[in-house]
Amino acid sequence: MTEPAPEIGHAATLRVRDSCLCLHAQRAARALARHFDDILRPVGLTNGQFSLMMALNRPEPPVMGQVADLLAMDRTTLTACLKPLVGRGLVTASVDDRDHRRRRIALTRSGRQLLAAAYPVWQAAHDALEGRLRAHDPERLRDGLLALGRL
Amino acid sequence: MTEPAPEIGHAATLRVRDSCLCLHAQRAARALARHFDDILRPVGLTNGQFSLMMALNRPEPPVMGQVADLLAMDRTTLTACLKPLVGRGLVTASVDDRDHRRRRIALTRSGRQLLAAAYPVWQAAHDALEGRLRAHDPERLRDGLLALGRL
DNA sequence: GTGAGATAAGTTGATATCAACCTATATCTC
DNA sequence: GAGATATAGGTTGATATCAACTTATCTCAC
Repeated sequence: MTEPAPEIGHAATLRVRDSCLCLHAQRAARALARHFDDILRPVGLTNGQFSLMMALNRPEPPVMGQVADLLAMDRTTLTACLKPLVGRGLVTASVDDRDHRRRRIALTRSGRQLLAAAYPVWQAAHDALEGRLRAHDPERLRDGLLALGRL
Repeated sequence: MTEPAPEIGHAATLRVRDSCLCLHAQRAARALARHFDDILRPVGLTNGQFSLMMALNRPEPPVMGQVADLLAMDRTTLTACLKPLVGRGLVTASVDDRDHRRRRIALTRSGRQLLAAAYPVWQAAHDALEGRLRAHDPERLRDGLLALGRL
């Protein structure tokens, strides 16, 4: 009756490194974030700020919960991410008329203008990215990422 | 000669929301991080700490640059991530004998033991995850994520 | 062996991320 | 309508993330 070895071998390391979907997703997310941050830096937005502001660009300004769901982001993270955008006058958060618990998040005029400037920059970079990924079937990849985001 | 409209329509929003690989990758990364953080919480590690410590579990302790590359993580992020692990006595960082610019990052005995406890937990969760993703071809998904991480 | 350039890592400051806890408002039940 | 419950958000504290800048060390050319 020997106790199980209290340590694990290098083989386990290789298994995690090669197969862990979480690790691979974090890697991909970091690399893509850096890439789009670089692309969008001249415009003055990060990749996350761009996605967030895009989520706000709709006829009826969404409430926080909707946006957090759309971005698969914690509610409280959204609160924090809004702070710099509100500070720069790109976004406003105002209490909903019908339900005073809700906050309607809306782009300001200058937010919409900045987003309009960022959009073609994103478009060009994204087209280039898809081109480089042709061998990996971007459509399928998107589906897979979507499935992961639904967990 | 009209100026281009300074704002963009809702259609652009939908295009970004549906197609942006960066957004989809961030969504997936956040969801998976939360999931594995939950799974590993009883053990006392986050998903990132688990991956990081796994990367250290090898015959010759790696130097920081190697680990940062493996995780597709900024060098300075790695410095920050090591801090709590060193503080808990799970990891040590020591100057390399041959090249004094380098830091060898190694697991301590208790780090190896904690990792050994975390491994079967990860394994079970990862098997379950792959099962849920059968329809999305996890192998292919991993390849795609790997390609994204190489940008 | 000295100085120039390259390489490895740390520091600072800003933003992002989440859990745990808290407050305000709405809804439901009686 | 009063109290219980549910829902929407905010706050705090810890960790993660990176850019810009700095320090220490090494290597190479001479």
